[in-house]
Amino acid sequence: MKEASNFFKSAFSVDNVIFGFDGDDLKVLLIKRANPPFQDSWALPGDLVYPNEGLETAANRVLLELTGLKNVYLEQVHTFGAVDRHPVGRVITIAYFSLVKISDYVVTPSSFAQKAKWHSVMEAQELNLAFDHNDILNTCFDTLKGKVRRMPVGFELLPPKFTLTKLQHLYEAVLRTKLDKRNFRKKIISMNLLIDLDEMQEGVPHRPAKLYQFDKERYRKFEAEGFSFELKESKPKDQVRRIREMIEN
Amino acid sequence: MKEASNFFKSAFSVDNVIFGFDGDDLKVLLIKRANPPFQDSWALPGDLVYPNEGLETAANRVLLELTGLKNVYLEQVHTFGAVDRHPVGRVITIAYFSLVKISDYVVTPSSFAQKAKWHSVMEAQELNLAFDHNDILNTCFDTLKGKVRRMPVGFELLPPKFTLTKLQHLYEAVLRTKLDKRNFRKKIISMNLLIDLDEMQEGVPHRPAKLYQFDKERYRKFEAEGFSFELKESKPKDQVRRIREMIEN
DNA sequence: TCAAAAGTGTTTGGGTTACACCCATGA
DNA sequence: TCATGGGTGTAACCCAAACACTTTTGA
Repeated sequence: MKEASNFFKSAFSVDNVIFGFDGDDLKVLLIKRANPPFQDSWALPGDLVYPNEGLETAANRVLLELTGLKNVYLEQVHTFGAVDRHPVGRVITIAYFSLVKISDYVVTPSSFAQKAKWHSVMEAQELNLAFDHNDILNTCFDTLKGKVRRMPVGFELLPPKFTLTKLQHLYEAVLRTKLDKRNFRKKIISMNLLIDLDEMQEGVPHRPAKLYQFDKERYRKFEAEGFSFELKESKPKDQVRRIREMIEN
Repeated sequence: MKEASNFFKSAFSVDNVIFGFDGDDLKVLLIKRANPPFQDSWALPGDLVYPNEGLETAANRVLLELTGLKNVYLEQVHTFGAVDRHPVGRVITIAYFSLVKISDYVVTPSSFAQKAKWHSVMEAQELNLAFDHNDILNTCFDTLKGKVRRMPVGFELLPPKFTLTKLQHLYEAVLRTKLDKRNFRKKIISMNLLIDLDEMQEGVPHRPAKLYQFDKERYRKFEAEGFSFELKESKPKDQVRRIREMIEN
C-alpha cells in the first residue's frame, strides 16, 4: 500500500503566466494547443519538469523557448494539485508569473509549434482556458496586483525609457483603477527611483513628455535596508466612509 | 528521451510549518526523525501525497495525524523542488503553514512514532533541520510576518478569550519588534473586530485585564467589502530618516 | 506596602486626497 | 487654431508616532 513505487507515478509541470504591457493594456501570452487534451484551446505556456531540472529552471526554459527571452522577472506563485486537474494522470503544476517588456518579444521560435498570442488579461479571463488555467491566471493576476502595490516591479513591463504617463497607465491597468495624475507623480518622484534622462519624446502629436529610466542601483540600496514602497490603493474616501457606516450598523 | 515514463518517476510531498503561541513566544512544532535519511534530526512534519489525494487534503491529514486537530488555519506558501533536495529521489515538496491554538494540542497520537516538540521559532531557526527544512521554515515565517500585518490571522493562535496584552505580545513575537501599548490598543480597538466580553481575568497577581473575543462575523463582512487591515511595521521615525539620508548621499 | 501589569489622551508631523488650469507640439 | 496629452501647487484631513502616570489586584 504505502510502497514507494505507488508514489513515484506522478509528474509535475510548470505553467507560466507571462505578463506584458503594450502601453495601454495589460496582456498575457497564451498558446493555442496543437494536441489533445484540450486541442485548440488557449492555454498558458508550460511543460513537464525534467527529472533533473530545478523548478525555476524549468520555468525559465519555457519562457526562453517561447519568447527567446532570458533574465526576465520570474516568481513562483502557487502550486495547483487537484487530483483530476490533468486528464492523463496525476500531474501537479507549479505556477510562475513573469514580467516581460513586450517590445523585446519578437516572434515565436519554431520549437513551439503552437501559435502564441498576446491577449488582454481582461479578455483572457473570459476565455475557457485549458485545464485549470483560468484559476492559475486569476491567482497570478491577483498576486501581481498585490506585488505591484508594494514593490516597484512595474518597471519590468516597460521599455527602458518611458514617460510618467505610461507608468501611470501601467499601474491603472494592473490595479484596474483610475489614479490622480498629480498625486501619482508626486508619489513616484518622491520615491527617488527614477532617473530623469533629460530627453523628450519625439514625433508625438502633442507636447512631448520627459523620458525617465528606472534606477535599479538605488532600488537595490533601498531594498537592502528593508524599505517598503506602498502604493496605496487610492480608495476614494467616501467609499471608505460608506463601508464603515455599513459595518457600524 | 522525452517519453512520459521518464517523467512519472518523481513524487511530491507536503511539509507543514505548524505555528503556535504560548502567550510569550512564537513556536513551531517539529518532529524528531526516527528513520533515515536524517535520522534523529529535527524536521518539519510532512508526508508524501497519496496518488489520489489533493495537496491541501494531504496537508490537513499530516496536521490531523500529528495534532488531532481539524479545521485549522492552513495556507500554501511555496514549493521547493531543488533536484537534490531529497537523497532518495526526486521529491518536490509543497510547503504549508498552519496556525493552531497551542492549548488545543494535547498529545502526539501514536501514528506518528516520532517525538514531536514545540520549539521557539527563534531556536528552531538555529537548528540544523533535515532536508531543506530550514529554508522552508524561514520562508513560512516570513510569509506569516507579512500576513499578520495585513490580515487579522493572529487570532488563530490565541485561545478564544484573550487580553489585549496577550494579543500585543503575539504581534511582537511574530513581527519581532516592540509595539507601543497605547497606539496598539487604539489601532486594534478602532478595527472593530473585538467583542468585549465584560469578563475579567481571575487569579492573576496584578490588576486583572478585560477579556476579548475575535468577532469573526464582522470580519467576514469587512473582508467581503475588500477592506484591508494594515498593521504598520512601526519602524521608528529616526530609523526611517537615517535610511533616507543614507540613500540621498 | 510593594510588585506587576492594566489602562488611558494629547500633541505633532508627514503623507494622502481632492481639485483646475496653462503649456507645447503636430496636424 | 485645434486637438491631444504634458505638466504643475495648495489646502484640508487623517493617521501614525511619541510619550508618562494612575489604577487594581495578590502576595
